[in-house]
Amino acid sequence: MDRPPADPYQRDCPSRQVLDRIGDRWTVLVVGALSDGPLRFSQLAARIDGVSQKMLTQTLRALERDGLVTRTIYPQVPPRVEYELTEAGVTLQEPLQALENWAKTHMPTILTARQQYDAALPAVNTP
Amino acid sequence: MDRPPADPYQRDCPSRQVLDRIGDRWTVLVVGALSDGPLRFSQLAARIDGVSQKMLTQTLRALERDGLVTRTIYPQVPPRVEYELTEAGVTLQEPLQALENWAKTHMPTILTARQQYDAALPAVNTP
DNA sequence: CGGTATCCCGTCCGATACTG
DNA sequence: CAGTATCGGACGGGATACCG
Repeated sequence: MDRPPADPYQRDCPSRQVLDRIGDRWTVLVVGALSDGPLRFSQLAARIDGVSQKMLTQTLRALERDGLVTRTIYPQVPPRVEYELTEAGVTLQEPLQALENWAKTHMPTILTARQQYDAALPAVNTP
Repeated sequence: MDRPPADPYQRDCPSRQVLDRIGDRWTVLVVGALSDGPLRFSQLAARIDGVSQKMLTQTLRALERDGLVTRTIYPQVPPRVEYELTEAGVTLQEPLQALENWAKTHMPTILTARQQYDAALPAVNTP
């Protein structure tokens, strides 16, 4: 194989860019929300609590650009736009699901660890 | 079970915080770098290309706070500090590995999709 | 060696207003 | 309904300097 090794530990490795995409807050949630089937823009917005219209649009555009989501416009009045995971998007959904499950499973442990860590700190800001 | 459902789609769900931690650029890489065994601070810095001292410290502190990494100081001159994944940290390493593999596998496809998407755009900034 | 403290700039992102 | 455009505050994160 003559392709350069995909080593994310190197600054300029393209897989860094991929990880950066995953890195943003909303990508994981959007992909998760679409895992049950296509949804309209407004349905996504309703399902994902706290996302702004701007961020939802931005995230969806990025996913579309990466070929992970398709955007279908139904020429009606009022317009209807549906988003759906592509084949590649579905494959992403699997590792993300694993991550989400890990988060759900270990969340209590982590929260406890945080409290202990914070409790052991010198009491700053307590005059 | 009387614990509230861990639904990341709700704004105030604690698992959002967990996903946010994963979300930062360096956590994934640090955990990956530690998967082969404990490393010193300088070794981590050398291994992860592009990370600043500040960010490495910050990431390690966050991981330590969450109980995913232990920090061991060997009282010597000059000092030596080693970081190692905890049991919980090792369990995280697994889903992250899956994500990293996904990134490596689908990176070429994504890069191609991006080029096509960008090429299809109206030529902005070309007066 | 392994940090902490400070400065400072870029970007993220929410709020708001407007359009097809 | 599903966006785009613009503004502005918050914050991430790099560079630098200094400490135990």
